[in-house]
Amino acid sequence: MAGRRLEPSPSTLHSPSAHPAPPLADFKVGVDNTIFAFDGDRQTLLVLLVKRRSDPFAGQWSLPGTLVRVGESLEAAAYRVLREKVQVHNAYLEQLYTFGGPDRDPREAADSFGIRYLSVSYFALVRHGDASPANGDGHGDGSSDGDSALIRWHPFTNLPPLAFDHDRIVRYGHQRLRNKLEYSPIAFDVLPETFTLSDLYRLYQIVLGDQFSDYSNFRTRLLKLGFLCDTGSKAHRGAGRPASLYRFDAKAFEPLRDRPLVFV
Amino acid sequence: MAGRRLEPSPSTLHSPSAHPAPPLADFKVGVDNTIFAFDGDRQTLLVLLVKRRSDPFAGQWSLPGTLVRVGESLEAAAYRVLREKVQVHNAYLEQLYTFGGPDRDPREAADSFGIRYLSVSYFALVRHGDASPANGDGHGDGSSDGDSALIRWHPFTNLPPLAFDHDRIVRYGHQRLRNKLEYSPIAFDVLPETFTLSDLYRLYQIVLGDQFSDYSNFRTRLLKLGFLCDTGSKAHRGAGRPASLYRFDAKAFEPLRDRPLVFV
DNA sequence: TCAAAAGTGTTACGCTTACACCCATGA
DNA sequence: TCATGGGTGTAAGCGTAACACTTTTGA
Repeated sequence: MAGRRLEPSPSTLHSPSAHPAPPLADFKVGVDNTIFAFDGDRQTLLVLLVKRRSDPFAGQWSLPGTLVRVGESLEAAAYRVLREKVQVHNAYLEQLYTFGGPDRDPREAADSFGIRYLSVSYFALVRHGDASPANGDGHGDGSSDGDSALIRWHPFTNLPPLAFDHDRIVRYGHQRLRNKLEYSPIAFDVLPETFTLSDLYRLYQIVLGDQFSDYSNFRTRLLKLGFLCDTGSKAHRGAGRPASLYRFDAKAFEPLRDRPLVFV
Repeated sequence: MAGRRLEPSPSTLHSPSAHPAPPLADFKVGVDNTIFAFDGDRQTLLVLLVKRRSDPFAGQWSLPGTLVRVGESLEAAAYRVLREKVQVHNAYLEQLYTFGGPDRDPREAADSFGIRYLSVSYFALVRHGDASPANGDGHGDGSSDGDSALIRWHPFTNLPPLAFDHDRIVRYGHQRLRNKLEYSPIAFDVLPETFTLSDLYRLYQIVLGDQFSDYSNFRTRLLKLGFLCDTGSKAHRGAGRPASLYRFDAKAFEPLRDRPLVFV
């Protein structure tokens, strides 16, 4: 996962193999998506899960995924999953990591049918408002847990045990989310089109934890950066002074792209 | 490569396919390593390349790679390449990215023999002193370009055209090198065990460019961080005051792990 | 009129920047 | 003794952290 400085077992280190090399492995390639959303009202980070029906790990929750088809690119497969599982019109997608496959240690679980499964995982962000699970009730609060509810948002802090090595993938995805949040504007792919500064702040708090700068400092720094434009309208939410609604200005952000900009 | 906010073509967006889904693709999985080293004497960043003998792109340079065998994990395959191509005892290795395969766009280059090739690329760092190409003359200066010289170090600034989509992989690897250099101690995986502060500075200069802090400021910041310990011995290199030799102290670095530490 | 939430201001401190300058060696 | 490269010091200034304070709303 992370880089390693380890060496493989010394026994195999310098053996100029006299015996013929083992045959090449045959693969099916799967794509598994870690899809995050943020529920601003309940202030929860959500992950999309699918309840498996078919054989391996049937009845257990897993990441939405698929096997790559003939003529289909990896990314296309990832988008296909996204379309099939959540009815979403706008999404951020990037490749996460490639895992050896469902059989974690290929030497132990000898290829059952002569093929191995490889999982190329993708990391996706969608807006909770725009994205509803294709077969669920759209809220994933677990209140109506009928048999038809196969696709659901789950709060990241309370995930069920997952099939395959999907726990690992989700953890890795969350790590990516944390990292990217600090120096790229992905927050605006999870927040609604227009949002208040405290919405933004709370998102950061929830994902990055409470080791955080003051709200007022956060506020001033972000406004000074200049890529948040005030829409003029206000958000009235119960008691308290109404908050200004902002919009992310991609044009104004351009000059700051891939520069050490830190939101912390 | 980087994340995308694009949507796939709208024509395929909401089609609840009435026709049966295409069959699953069969894959062979390859591992391609971008192996970097740093020649301190000549002050050059090096990439290990292999001259291909066999059919696709024969005679052209490519990244050292292999196909994954039965019972072999991805990482094990990457290590195998490392062992086979460079005689190295210590290396940093991490996964880079997974590319769709030699046929960039699978829809155009229809599967020639019913199988597709997937390339999981790895990023590796070795010490130039400890690592010599398994069949080259060990220096890769291109002076003795005989037929036996199949594995060679090439200066990053002057790479030949590469087979497959390996140019892309190398560029991506270089990007990773730049990023990691800024906030992780990978410099010490490329430098020799003991090094001078100007060695370190020059490495940063070469990889990150000249948009750089002063040497003296770089120096003070790094020493203040406290994970470089003075070995006591000096490096005498021609004229000029001899430089202190330092060693990276992994123990002392621990508390700084994955924190916003910036070397810039 | 009070609590809740948004927004403003202020001050101290630390780190970066941009230099100028001193030290040790080989030729 | 001079050129070369290594190493030290310092003063200005910017950015951040911590916290106090004001404003605007709903109840």
